[in-house]
Amino acid sequence: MNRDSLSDEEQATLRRLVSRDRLFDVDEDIVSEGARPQYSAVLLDGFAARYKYMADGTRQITALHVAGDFMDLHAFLLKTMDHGIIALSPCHVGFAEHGALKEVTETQPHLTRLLWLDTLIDGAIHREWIVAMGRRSKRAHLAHLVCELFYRLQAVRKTVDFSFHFPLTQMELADVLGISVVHLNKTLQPLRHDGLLSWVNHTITIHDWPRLTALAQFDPTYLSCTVEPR
Amino acid sequence: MNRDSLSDEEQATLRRLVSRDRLFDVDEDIVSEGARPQYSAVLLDGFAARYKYMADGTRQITALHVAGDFMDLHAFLLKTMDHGIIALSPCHVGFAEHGALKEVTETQPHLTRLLWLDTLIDGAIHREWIVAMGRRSKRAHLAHLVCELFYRLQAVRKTVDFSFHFPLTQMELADVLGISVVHLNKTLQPLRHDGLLSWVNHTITIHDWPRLTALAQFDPTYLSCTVEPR
DNA sequence: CGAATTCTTGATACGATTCAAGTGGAGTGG
DNA sequence: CCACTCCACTTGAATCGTATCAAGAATTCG
Repeated sequence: MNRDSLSDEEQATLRRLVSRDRLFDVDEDIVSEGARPQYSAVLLDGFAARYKYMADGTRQITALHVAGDFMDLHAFLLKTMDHGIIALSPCHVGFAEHGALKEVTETQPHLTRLLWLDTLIDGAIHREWIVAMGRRSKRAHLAHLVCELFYRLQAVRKTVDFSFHFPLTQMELADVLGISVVHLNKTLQPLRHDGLLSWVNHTITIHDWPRLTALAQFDPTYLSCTVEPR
Repeated sequence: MNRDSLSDEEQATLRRLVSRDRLFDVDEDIVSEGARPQYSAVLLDGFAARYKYMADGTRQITALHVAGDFMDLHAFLLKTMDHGIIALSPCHVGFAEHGALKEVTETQPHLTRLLWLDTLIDGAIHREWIVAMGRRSKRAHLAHLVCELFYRLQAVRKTVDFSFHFPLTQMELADVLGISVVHLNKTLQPLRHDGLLSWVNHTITIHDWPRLTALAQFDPTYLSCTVEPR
């Protein structure tokens, strides 16, 4: 939440909004598909994913969340979860009551716009993923995702130089790209062999940012990282 | 905008919000990529699409809009358009000044939540498209899109029995699904031959709704068509 | 009516899935 | 500490899906 300047007062309000918190284990559901939660979940630390299962048991991950993401602010107005949220690493999650959120929308327009903005950025990321799935090669799609994650993690100070912790398995990453594990692996190899990145020990290190962004045609505009008055 | 009950007063406010309107020809840009508009566009009538071009000239359509859709409410808070919006048919478009929108967020919380909800539904549709692109067969993806459009058009009374006007070319539809025109055509044929639907004269008619929804695994929950208190 | 799109179909080449088998590392219990 | 198991990763081969190229038919538009 560093896309706009917040008064101390507003920051305090945000913190007060999160009235409960809990730790989740890997693979634990943070919110289940079909649920009608009374609170919205903020990811305080860890990696989580939104996903949907198909009738044949395959899964598509529709979003990845990192520390600082308000994961299901959506449920505040959408009421019924049309997808689930799962912990991809041990996760520290905070919860904000929908009643408290409603209170904010009644009394704090500036903060409301900021929360709204947060969901809009989610939407922008979704659109970029659609583009990647439809019109990028699998290699470029993978490169693009790495660029995006690096950018987002850097914003919350979860990077060290050009590397970051990345707890997903290749199977989970395949579910993000919408391809099979086997093909994901074969897509990944050239990126390693060409020296664009390495991925060992649950850590991704980018070795050639210029070539990686060029391959991915990465343009960070959609992440709205510049501060603008709302 | 029929997902919540609106007071007469609020309906009037909404109408007053749209201070200008304009007609657009087919293929005309309603909003251009990279623009920083001072107003948001509502589609009063017609079909429009959000799109993004790749460096190699291919295009991905990330959203389809029908009458009643608030197309780029996003720009109100996102400021810079990371994609363009094009008219796929002659379009009647209304414009709401960002200043007036800000005014609404300052004074009318209930209306604000309704506008926010509108963008959240957009996001839910995006997620469903990601699932369709990643884990559905192309045939199921196409079927799913037809189901979705039928549902959305029915909500704004643009259907007649099981048919609706559909002005897109096959090339444009291919850009929605992220496949080539040739393949779209070959994907379409079985749906016709199996008697699920017909598509002639810019009109799609669904002949077998049960089998079409079954093929698509269509579950309309994500469209949030039920009225809920906000 | 003619010209230009759009749609349709076939052939070929490349991309991606599936099935199958093997490697390697982390954790467990004797 | 070692053998064992489990799981994630890697690789190869066969099969199926999708793109590209090309050409002809149908439709729309001026």
